[in-house]
Amino acid sequence: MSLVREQKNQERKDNTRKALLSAATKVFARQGYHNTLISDVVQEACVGQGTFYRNFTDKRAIFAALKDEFILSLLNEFQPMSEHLPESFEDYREASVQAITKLARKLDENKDFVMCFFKEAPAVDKEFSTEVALINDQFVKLAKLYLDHAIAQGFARKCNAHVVSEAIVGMGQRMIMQWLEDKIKDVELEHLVEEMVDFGFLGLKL
Amino acid sequence: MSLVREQKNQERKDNTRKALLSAATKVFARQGYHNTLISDVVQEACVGQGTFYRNFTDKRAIFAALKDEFILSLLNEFQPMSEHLPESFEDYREASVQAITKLARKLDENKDFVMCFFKEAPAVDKEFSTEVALINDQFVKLAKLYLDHAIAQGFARKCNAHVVSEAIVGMGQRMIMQWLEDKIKDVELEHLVEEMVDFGFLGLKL
Amino acid sequence: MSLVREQKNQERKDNTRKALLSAATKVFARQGYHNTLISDVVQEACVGQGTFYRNFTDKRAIFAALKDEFILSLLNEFQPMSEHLPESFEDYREASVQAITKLARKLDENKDFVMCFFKEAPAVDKEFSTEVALINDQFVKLAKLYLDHAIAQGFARKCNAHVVSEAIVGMGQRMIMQWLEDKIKDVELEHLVEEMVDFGFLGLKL
Amino acid sequence: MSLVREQKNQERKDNTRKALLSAATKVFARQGYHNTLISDVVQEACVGQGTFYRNFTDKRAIFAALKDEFILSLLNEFQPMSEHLPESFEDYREASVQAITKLARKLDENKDFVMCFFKEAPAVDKEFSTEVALINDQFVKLAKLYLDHAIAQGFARKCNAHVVSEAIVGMGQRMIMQWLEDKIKDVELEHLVEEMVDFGFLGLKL
DNA sequence: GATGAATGAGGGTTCATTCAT
DNA sequence: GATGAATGAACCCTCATTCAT
Repeated sequence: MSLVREQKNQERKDNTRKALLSAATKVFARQGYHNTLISDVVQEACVGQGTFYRNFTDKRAIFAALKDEFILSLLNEFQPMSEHLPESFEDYREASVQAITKLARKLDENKDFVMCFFKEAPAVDKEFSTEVALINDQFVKLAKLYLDHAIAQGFARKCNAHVVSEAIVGMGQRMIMQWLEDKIKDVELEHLVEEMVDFGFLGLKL
Repeated sequence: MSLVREQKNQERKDNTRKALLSAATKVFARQGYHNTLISDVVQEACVGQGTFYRNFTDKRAIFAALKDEFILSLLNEFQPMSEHLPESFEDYREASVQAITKLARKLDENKDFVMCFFKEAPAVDKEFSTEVALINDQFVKLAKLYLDHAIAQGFARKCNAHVVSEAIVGMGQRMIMQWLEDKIKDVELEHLVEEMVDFGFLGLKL
Repeated sequence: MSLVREQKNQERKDNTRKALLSAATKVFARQGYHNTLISDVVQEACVGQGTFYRNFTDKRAIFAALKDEFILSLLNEFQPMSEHLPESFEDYREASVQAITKLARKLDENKDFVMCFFKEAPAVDKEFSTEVALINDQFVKLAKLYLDHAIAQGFARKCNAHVVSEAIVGMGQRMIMQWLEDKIKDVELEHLVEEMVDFGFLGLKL
Repeated sequence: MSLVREQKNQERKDNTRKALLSAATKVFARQGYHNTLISDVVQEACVGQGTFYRNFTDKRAIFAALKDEFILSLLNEFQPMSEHLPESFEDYREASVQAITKLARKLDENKDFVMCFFKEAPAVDKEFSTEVALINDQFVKLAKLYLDHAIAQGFARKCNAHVVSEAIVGMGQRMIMQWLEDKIKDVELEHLVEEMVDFGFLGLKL
């Protein structure tokens, strides 16, 4: 077969796959993973039922594909952060604000999928559940890297860095989720993050 | 029918119901809500398939019953806390440690169900999802009550109490979950909670 | 549960199973194995679709059950034959006529299933194919037992007993099948078998 | 279009058709008719899915084409036999050995298809089933022609020629099948056929 | 009230067939 | 003419729910 032909075919196939992925995102967000039928997805994608099975083995597979795509883009963005460590308390605070704000904005881009994913993924099966935990662990690791450095450099209070990192991630996670769900109104993201970071850096002490 | 007879019948029925609830807890914990069949539950409870439907309308209903039972016992324990507010920074810190430790221990009693519940409930349906949010909001409210009081009394730093309360609950939630899942090893619960509370009260500042 | 109750239940279940087996026989005979849907069988049996799956895992399983039943009854009848060996040429001839006639009559009882079975079984899968071969081999074995004995006793021509036994079974098989299919008209079974046995004993020689 | 062009096209089409037929033979032999998908055939033939439908209407059609080809070549070879009838008992015996050996060798050439065909064809549908019967009937007819002649000429025992011809074909059929399946080891085809023919001519009588 | 066999609607999946390229 | 992606009818199978005992 001609190369051009082959290329066109591949393109058509890719488009179909993309249509399915995008449709699935929409439907999962609307109805939740467990309440979504394959027929809902293909209807949304305007393709035949069989077309779904040419591209994915089952519902779990398309959810996994969306997850992989999401995780990849997330790690791409936050992996590099570990390269530049802050050099002072102010730096540290600023970097924290930046990172959390960036993360929130990033998640906001895929808001629908993100919210669906964190709600549904733990309930899909053990494997998925684990994977969600791993993502969080990545962020705990990153937080701990910064914190260890800050303690070593002497501009952060000595503490159990692991425990505190877990706490930081828990704080951030709930904050962002509440914000994504519009539960925290009347507050700009920037301000919200600053409040939170201030709490983390200063505590409740006078 | 004689009263004695009627009483015996009622008793038998209650026992069946309890057997089903306890079986459901076990099976939900083992397999997750969505991956559990009615037939799994009745098998575990050693009763007939039809017996399930004499006691609950469907799977959702038995999960809801478990949830109600759980929430009730939780609120019973933590509702009264709002009656005694701390009078000093030290009091506040101590009360926080006590409350979080107590909560962790309480949740640990029903560990299996608790972990299953927080994983699965958000994925069951909108209503359940909301109810999980409400529980958390109860704790946010409680945290805010204390915090508002502390700020008003002048022994806590002025801050956006709502935002900080959310952060506190996020911290606590992740901490306890990690502990329940045995992800945090080598640290006694008391110590763990103290580390976390210290972080909350002192921040990272030197 | 009471024993009586348990017994009644079992009886009901057995009846359902029997209804399915009998329906399957009818439908397989009418439409052939490969052209039969589960829905055809349950319709013929007047039971729900799900009932089929409570009793058999799939179409192959019910065909296998019919086969097992059939083979069992067949072997029960012909196994004992190996105990009384003929003592003379006449005995041998007479026993052969008896055995083949009996076999034909036996197969005629389940005519529909038998014809379907020998047509379809080899095409179901390797395992079934093998099993059909094994049945034939049983008869080859029996024929050889008689023949070996007759040669040893000196009232049959010396020959390659294995090859000849195969030939005998081939002969008998086609004969009976043609008769079951009413392809051989105007000839009584007894006469038919005698003609065939004469051929086997006397050959074509003058 | 030029004639040359047209010819080339026709040639290409023929090659494709041949490739499909040969692929189908292979796949049918390997997996059986019912267990073969169109996609298996086109994959084996290394052509596109649509190409199959330009050459055959469906799976049955390609199986029928193979069958027609096979039957044609078979009849071509055995039709002429009816022209030279044996003139003596010895001739008759010799001709029988020759014919059966030749048939076995012929079938051995297409061993895979032959075995598949006789196993699967009866299970395809009524029409196919009938056609298999017809082939056998051809051989019965041929056998009867010879036998009638031999009886008329007085060098064969008087018998029911139809019944005996059926018996002969049954014998031969099983024999050849067993041989093709390598179930009869340690015996040369020639010897095997001679044993069988001896049995047919001499019987078991001393 | 308890039972568990029976039910059948509903969803998953396959694969022969079509058709735009 | 050849291609292979797309199609959807058709069938399999599960499992929540019913109901006769």
